[in-house]
Amino acid sequence: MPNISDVARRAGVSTATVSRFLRGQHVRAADAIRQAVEDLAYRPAAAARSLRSGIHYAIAVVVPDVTNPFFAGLVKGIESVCRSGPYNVFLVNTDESVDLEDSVVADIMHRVDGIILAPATEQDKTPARIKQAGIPVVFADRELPGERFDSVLVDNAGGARAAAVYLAGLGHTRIATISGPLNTTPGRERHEGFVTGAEDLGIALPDEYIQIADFREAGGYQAMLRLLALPEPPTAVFCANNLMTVGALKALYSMRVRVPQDLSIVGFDDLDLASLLWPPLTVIDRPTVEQGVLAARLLLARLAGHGSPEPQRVVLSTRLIERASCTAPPAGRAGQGR
Amino acid sequence: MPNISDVARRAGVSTATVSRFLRGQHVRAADAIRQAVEDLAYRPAAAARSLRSGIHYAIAVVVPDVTNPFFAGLVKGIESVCRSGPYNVFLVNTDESVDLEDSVVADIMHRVDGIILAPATEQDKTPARIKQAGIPVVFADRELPGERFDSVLVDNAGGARAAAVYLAGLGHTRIATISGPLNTTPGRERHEGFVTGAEDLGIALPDEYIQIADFREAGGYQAMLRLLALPEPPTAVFCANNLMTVGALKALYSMRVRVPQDLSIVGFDDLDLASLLWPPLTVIDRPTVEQGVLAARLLLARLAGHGSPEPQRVVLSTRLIERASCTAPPAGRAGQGR
DNA sequence: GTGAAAGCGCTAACAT
DNA sequence: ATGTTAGCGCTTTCAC
Repeated sequence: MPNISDVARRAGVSTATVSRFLRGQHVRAADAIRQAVEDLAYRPAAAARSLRSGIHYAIAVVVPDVTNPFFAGLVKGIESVCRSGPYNVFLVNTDESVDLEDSVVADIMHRVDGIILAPATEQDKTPARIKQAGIPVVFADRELPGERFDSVLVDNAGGARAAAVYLAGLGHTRIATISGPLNTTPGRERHEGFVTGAEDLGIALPDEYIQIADFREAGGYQAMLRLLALPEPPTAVFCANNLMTVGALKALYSMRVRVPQDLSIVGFDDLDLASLLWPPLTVIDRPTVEQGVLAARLLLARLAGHGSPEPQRVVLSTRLIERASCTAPPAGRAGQGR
Repeated sequence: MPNISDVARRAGVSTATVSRFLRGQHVRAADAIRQAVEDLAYRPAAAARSLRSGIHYAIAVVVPDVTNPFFAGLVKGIESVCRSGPYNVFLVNTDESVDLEDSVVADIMHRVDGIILAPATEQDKTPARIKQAGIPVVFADRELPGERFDSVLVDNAGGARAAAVYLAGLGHTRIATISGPLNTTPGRERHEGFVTGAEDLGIALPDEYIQIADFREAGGYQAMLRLLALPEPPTAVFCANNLMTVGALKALYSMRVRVPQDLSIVGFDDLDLASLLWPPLTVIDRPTVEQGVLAARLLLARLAGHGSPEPQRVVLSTRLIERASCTAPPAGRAGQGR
């Protein structure tokens, strides 16, 4: 592997001149250097450059689950913005584990110039870490109480409330929720939005209609099974994220429960295949790619020093996509829950 | 940010001793050093370490499309293996672009110790790059002609052939394929496997039944539309990957074509939601997570110097999962294609 | 606009 | 088992 001295020698200049040329400054021997770089297939050693300058030309995107289509969309948005800039984008998966997130972030902190983070939980020690390292961070989708950081969020509470209103409007009173972990921003906000939304309409959710799961498919599956095993099962269920919705649908399918005749279901987060399912799934949708775009812009602005001093907090709104997984409660059961 | 000298001073030892301690060697002042590290919240600067030792403690996984559930599974397998080791896993997306892949790989080559690569095409200059850098690479899913590398593949041809046999066995003769790019390993192998599989059964695919798309959802959608617009549309279609299958299904749905009554469809690659679709989708499945596990093991073995000198080439087999998207051709049309 | 030289933080010889 | 020292490849004063 050639180094900068090899290039300098071949081009008949000093290493300083080569370095300047590489950084885009105007130098007399530009052509000769370009030629030497090409002949030797020279690429600057990233480690040496970082060590000396403190700049890594890379950012990290840390997400709990790359498998989740929502994060895939987020990443897509981030990359579309970063593609044109000088920053490499590294994706890091934490598998919804706080410990893994912590150790992984501690490691990459020294390898990147900024981080876009969707933290595993709200009891996260990670941000303290990052703050100490002094590199900019943008929170995506999830937020931390207390500390103020740049963040791009969605109106979780509003979206969940809309789901409650919609279900109530259809005539349901026996409404259940399969919520995410209450120590995550989306888990807590969607849960509260849905429950208070229902309460405001005079519908109280009994304890057994409140299932707290883990944002994963298996969790949604189990939760739905528990709901179905109840002496008086609900007539409508809200699932707080896409993966749990899939799990719930599988449970329904395996128990031969018909949707929406026997049970109505609304999910938070659209699914690419939602329209192809039977029945087509009614969901609360949000702009995932745009969320990534905005997060990336925020981070890039910080890195460029353009950012305003105070943390920015962007909240995107959701919308209900009505398809066919909800209808009025079954005749024999309507209103029975009151 | 504290450095190793700060720690050494505080613990009353030399930097060399601290360095040894950090690398796990037995030192007398272990307790004092541990304490100093903790007090200062010291973390070694990755750049300095890499520069000096040439080791990055990181590997990169380069894939064409993180959005594709197949790659998500692959990544899951890779991470499960690497979790316990000293290597960070960075995921890099190339958006199915050769140019992007090339520039991205050129960049990360100097930041990681090894690469697991699913190359965008077979005309790739990337491997030459990597070879020059001298770091180990394992090919996943896709392969390059000529050069021999470690690789973990699936029996694309066999799987596609099985699809042809299955469709023919149902009585179809007007069989079409929506294939992927023929300059990618899976694109070419699945295409040839399907076409020759059909030929061996005495069924020739007319040109207009051969649609070459791009492994993306939109491509599958367009291809299916073209097929449906034919004067004599096929009675059965094979889709060479999951994303194109989704696109094709959407096209069918929008044109009100009933599956499988009007048209049978088999996809390559299972979909998490395949069983929930209407009708449940029949597919050629393959072990995606296992593919990642094996690729990671191969790479780790190379990094540890354990690998056998010759490149390993692992080929996993596929299996047909029969659900309900295929049936015999419509009565009025059967055999008409001959 | 250019070159000489120092030094980023760490690890690996080498010596003890 | 430990300390001393050189130097990885680059960028950045500083002097010209």
